Amino acid sequence: MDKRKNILSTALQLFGQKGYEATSVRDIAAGAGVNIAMINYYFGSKEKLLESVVEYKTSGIQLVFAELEKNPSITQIEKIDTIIDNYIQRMFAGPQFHHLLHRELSLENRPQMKDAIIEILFRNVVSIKAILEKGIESGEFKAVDVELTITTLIGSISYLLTSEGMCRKLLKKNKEFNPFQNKKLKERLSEHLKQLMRSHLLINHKPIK
Amino acid sequence: MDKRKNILSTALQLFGQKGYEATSVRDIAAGAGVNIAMINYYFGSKEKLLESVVEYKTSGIQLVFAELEKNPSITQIEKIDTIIDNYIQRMFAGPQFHHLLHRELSLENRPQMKDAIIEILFRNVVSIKAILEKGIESGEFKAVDVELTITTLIGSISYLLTSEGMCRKLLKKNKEFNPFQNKKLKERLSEHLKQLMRSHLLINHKPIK
DNA sequence: AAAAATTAATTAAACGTTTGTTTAATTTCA
DNA sequence: TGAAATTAAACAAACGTTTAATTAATTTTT
Repeated sequence: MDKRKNILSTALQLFGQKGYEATSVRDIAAGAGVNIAMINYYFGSKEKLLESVVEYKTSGIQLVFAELEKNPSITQIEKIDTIIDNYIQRMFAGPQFHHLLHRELSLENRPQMKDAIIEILFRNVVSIKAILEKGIESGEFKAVDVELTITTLIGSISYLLTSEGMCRKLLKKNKEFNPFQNKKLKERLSEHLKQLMRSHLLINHKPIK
Repeated sequence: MDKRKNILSTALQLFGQKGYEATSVRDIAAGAGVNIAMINYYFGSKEKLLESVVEYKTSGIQLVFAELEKNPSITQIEKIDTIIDNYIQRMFAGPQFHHLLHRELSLENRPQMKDAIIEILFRNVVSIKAILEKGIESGEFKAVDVELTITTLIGSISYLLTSEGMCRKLLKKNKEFNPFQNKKLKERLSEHLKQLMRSHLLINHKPIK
């Protein structure tokens, strides 16, 4: 059962780097150190392997925000802080998977897979939305555009992850700089988004200057 | 010379919808109504066709911000407003091309194409950066994180364009709603980003409530 | 202006590779 | 002994590309 995981993680790596279509089952087999036939033996087909990869990476997570949402002992802006850090942590930890998901979303092949991914990503949206709406209702937040605020939050992180090269160029870093494994960049992004959300959301916000 | 353009626009459409690898030259030929051999006759190869598509769509633009940047008669926040509207207009006008560019950026095939795209996208970044820095220096703006503010700006628009389905689900719209051709959504996004940037950037900002 | 010569555009067919998948035989392990 | 795992080989289909022949358009010559 070890070879199964080998195949899954190799497939994730290659699908993320080169895309689904540009990755051959022979590439995956070679990378995982197994015979080509083993992939169809275990997963049935290349497409089902893709589905298995997505399922493998998404099962068992996503319940992080559920309890946070209902916690009455912290303010809504503090919940937003937590969500920002959690999001950054997760997305930076697996940029390949992030690429894979968003590529499938932007493609018009495999519509059922697209729907499944939307469902997965939307779980987070629901939680954030509830927090924002609660904050607005209680008077802690301004009456902002909830949906587009979520878009800004996720979009900011997402865009930074799009391309290592673009990220390096934007931040004026050299070739040795790996954006996706850099702790300082994550902290910097966290700080930026927290500041941004405070200015954007809080009614009584005194900028530090 | 009319068939050349037919091929180019069909290729753009299909590359954008299905991705480069999943689009066959036969698909393109059929869509453009030409013989398969014409593609290699005109462009040399499938990969050179891709390069031609990118060149075709990017030549002759990109100088919009250059004059804006130096205009001394309007404030920096007004320049940001203009940039927001211009960006939204351009990206919503050609979501397929946007998909194509960002997919190439996230892939590790064709590195030279990746560098070319980074170069193209970076021209806008430079202009926005200059405006932000000028605003900070003059005291109109707070001392925000310039690079990440740009990321937020572009990322917000970009993320909304990722998937029609996700966009519809987020905004609770029905199947007939086409996010990319909806005027009200563009105005709503414009309003959101302008508000966001005012809260984020302006030193003396009085929220409307 | 008509005919001939030359270049460009267009086609159907075939090229060699690579693709995902399957088969049938063999090895491994309980 | 029997089921599961693993293998090398072969499968048809699809891929990007090329060829060689033909038609269309343009230029040159008469």
